[in-house]
Amino acid sequence: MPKEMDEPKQQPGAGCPIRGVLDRIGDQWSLLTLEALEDGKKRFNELMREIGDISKQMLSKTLRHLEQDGFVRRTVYPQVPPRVEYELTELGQSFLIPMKTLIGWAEQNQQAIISARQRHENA
Amino acid sequence: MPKEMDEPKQQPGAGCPIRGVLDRIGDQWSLLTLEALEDGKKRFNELMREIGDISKQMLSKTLRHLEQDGFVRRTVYPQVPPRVEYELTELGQSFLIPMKTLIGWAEQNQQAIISARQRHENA
DNA sequence: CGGCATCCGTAATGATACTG
DNA sequence: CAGTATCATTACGGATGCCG
Repeated sequence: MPKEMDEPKQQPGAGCPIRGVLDRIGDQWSLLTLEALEDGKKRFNELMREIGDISKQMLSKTLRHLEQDGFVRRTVYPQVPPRVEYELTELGQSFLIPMKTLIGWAEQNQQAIISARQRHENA
Repeated sequence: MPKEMDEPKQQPGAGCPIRGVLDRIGDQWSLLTLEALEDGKKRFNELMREIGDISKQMLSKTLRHLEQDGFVRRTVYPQVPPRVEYELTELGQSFLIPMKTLIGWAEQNQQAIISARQRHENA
């Protein structure tokens, strides 16, 4: 990794826990994955199907990130056909709260956003 | 562009206003920019300085996106040294609410996340 | 079944120069 | 000051194949 220690500046990295968190949940799939895990344990391919248009690689990578950050717990069952289950940790579940707030806002305001976008398209 | 019309599936795109919104606010700079605009009108270079490590191009692009989505209003003063100011719209301000919730959570839990990350690094 | 490794095209991004 | 245009570099994302 090229940079892991960073920003000699204060504004960006120091006062902003947002960055560290955002970088993880801000990507294309983390939120969707967390949402998919909302209602309990899921297996890898279950998550694949549920999310629908995520690739193995991305799901894998996303899950590893989430696991690494303590949002998700990974359980491997030492069986012949491997069985791996993912579930939210306490941290992961607590994150659902602010996430819900965000989603709620998105639901309420998506129309306004779509309208604004169209206004600009035709402008 | 290869795909602009998409998802024959329902889960991902249909029931999820999250996607549309996330794609915009989920990027590296949108949240930071909105936060920088929280306390009122700002000029382009002011935002540059405040955010710190964003490039002209990225700030420009981010602002255009936010403007396009109706989060930000851009005002150009027809003066000799150009003066352009950015400010949050109603929509943009209303978005601060869920955003605050998210930031608050991030602040409270960043330590747990950092710990989890380190635990994995050394594992 | 789970998921890492590889290949490859696309898109994001930083740096810099240039314009009004 | 406020950007846009261009270029080079990298990161991302999907598809596929292989292995435990």
